[in-house]
Amino acid sequence: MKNKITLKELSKLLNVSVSTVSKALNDSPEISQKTIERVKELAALHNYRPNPVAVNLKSSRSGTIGVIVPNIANTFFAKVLSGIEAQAQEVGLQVMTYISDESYEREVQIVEHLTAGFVDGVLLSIAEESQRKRSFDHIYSLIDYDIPVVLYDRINYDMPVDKIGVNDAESFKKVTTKLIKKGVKRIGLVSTILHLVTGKERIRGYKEALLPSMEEHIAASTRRDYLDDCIYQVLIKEEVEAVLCTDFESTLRVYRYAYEHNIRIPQDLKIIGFLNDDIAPYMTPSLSYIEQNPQKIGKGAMKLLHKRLTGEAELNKYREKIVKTKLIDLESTNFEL
Amino acid sequence: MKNKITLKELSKLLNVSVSTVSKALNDSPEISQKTIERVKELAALHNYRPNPVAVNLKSSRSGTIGVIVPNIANTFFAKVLSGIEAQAQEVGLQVMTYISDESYEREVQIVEHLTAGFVDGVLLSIAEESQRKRSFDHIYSLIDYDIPVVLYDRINYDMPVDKIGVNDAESFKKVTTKLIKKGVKRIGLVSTILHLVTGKERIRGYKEALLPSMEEHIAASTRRDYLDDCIYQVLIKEEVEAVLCTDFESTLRVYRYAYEHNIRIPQDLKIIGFLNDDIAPYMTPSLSYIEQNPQKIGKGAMKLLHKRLTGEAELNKYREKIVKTKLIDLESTNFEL
DNA sequence: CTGAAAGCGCTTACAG
DNA sequence: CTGAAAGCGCTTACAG
Repeated sequence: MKNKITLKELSKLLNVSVSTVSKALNDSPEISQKTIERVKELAALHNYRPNPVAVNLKSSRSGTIGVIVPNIANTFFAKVLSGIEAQAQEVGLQVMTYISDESYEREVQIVEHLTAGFVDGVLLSIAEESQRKRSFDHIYSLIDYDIPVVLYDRINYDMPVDKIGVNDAESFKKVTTKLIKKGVKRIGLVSTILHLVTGKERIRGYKEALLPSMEEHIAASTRRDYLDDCIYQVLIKEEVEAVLCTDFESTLRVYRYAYEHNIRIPQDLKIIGFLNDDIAPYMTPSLSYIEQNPQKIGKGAMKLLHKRLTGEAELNKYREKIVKTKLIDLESTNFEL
Repeated sequence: MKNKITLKELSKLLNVSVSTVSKALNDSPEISQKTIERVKELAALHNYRPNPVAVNLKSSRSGTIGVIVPNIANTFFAKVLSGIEAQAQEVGLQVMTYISDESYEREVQIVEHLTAGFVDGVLLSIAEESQRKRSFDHIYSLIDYDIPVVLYDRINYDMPVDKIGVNDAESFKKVTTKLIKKGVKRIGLVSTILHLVTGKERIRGYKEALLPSMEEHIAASTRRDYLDDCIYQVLIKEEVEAVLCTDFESTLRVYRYAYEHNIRIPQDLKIIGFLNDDIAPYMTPSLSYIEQNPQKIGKGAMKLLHKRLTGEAELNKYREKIVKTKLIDLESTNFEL
């Protein structure tokens, strides 16, 4: 039952004024070396640490940033968060976590709350529903309140804020091209995130890579039951030889489908997904995937925000950082064979 | 570029004192209805919200709780966090997230930091390394500082704090018994978390359920390469007919092993795992699993802490809540056939 | 080199 | 019913 000691109490014990103690602890040149030592010694003895709330009130900063995560059960976002936390830790900032659960309404609530002054800056990945509705007014309200915002992963390109994402289009373009070079003629794509920027971009990359002679084979839906029909159409009717999956769910659906219909991977069907290294290598067969480096995205986002907060970043000029992906070739394609 | 309006500014505009404004906004009975209305109207007009930092300083509370997560990339913990966040939201508390990455040193750092007064209470799941070392002094230091602690999932039973977990032992005991009743003779267990309380408890449950005539078949290791040898021993040499997996990794390892060695699931080998509903049903074949309800654990943990903070909880008497698990029977056992 | 005073934005006992 | 004053725990310009 230690009682936290305050500056005032320290000053009494030392028979000096509160101001002297405060300055001494902050190594002010105004204070004699002797006093500084005396003060610091006693402070250490009592394990004094300034009350962060009081410090914040003076500085009119909260020392805290808010992170809005659309869906924390998605390992990608969990890892981004861990990158953010690690980097925040490095620069001495606290992280408050808010989960929008992909809901527009919840996202609005959170933003509304944040504008009351809980945080100095916000890291945001836009909820699915907000993207579908194209409702972004609440995000602009953060900007109105002069709260720096960094968008991560799900980026709205028009907003006057810093952004960090992945080269979605390019990575799907590359991998499609690779399949074509390997002689694959009918390449399909499956997606459950067609309304997200990231999904759209990935689809765009795929389309751009297809040769004029090739047809698009796209199975895309957010509805589970309907998606299976689409998959049937693409895998069975249109007989694709390879399929790109834009996300976790579509990958698992395709695997299931192949399993249930005795489609052999990779002999009958090659699969490439956007997944994380903690699942893809363990699937049966192991999945070839595009690695996104979520930790790096998190760290990068935090770095961008920190530069804003410290004033290092140029005003009215916003950075757009891209974290490069990498194709990991495993059993579901087996290119190297 | 809105400037946040303060009480003082409001009071000037209204030609009343700061105290009157404050009281009016808080519906003090000291203030006349007329004034209250006048004040509230202007406050609403200017979208006034009290500076949370200032309020905290007065109340000497931070309105914030700290959550320490051992590994956020583990969906279980991610979902626990989402339950915590949802419940905190409900009672108007902020959540600061810290990730220990299973490291003792990091956990000590975090706790040290938290004792400076950033939070009113702490939700903690103990890092793997701390458990292995049995080093818990840092946790007791939170208690010394009068910061209420609630342990979740990974529980140290001796500590004088509230706890919430899962009926680990019982659930493995039950499922083992069920296998025995179905006529399975040789039942094995695979684990990569034998040094965690949760792992130990699950193993205990398994052992307790085995009949005197039955042998234990345990493959347990944290080392990947070595684990495969153990799995070989149990699956091939000792020819178990069913295997319980205590965690995500061991489940995936066993699936991989079966896949690589043409062991058919469930015909040759039945598998039951501790996993989440976002993966187990999509595996090929789908995995029978013990559902832990992580959201509920998170909410429960937050509720316990909230009761401490509000003083509803009895002093020196600590609750130990258990969230019940449920066996979900899918293709990897196919009991119902 | 040290200290008294003001102030960050609130709340609340007390006086009128 | 309203307001002046003190105070939460700090920091910092200013005086001495």
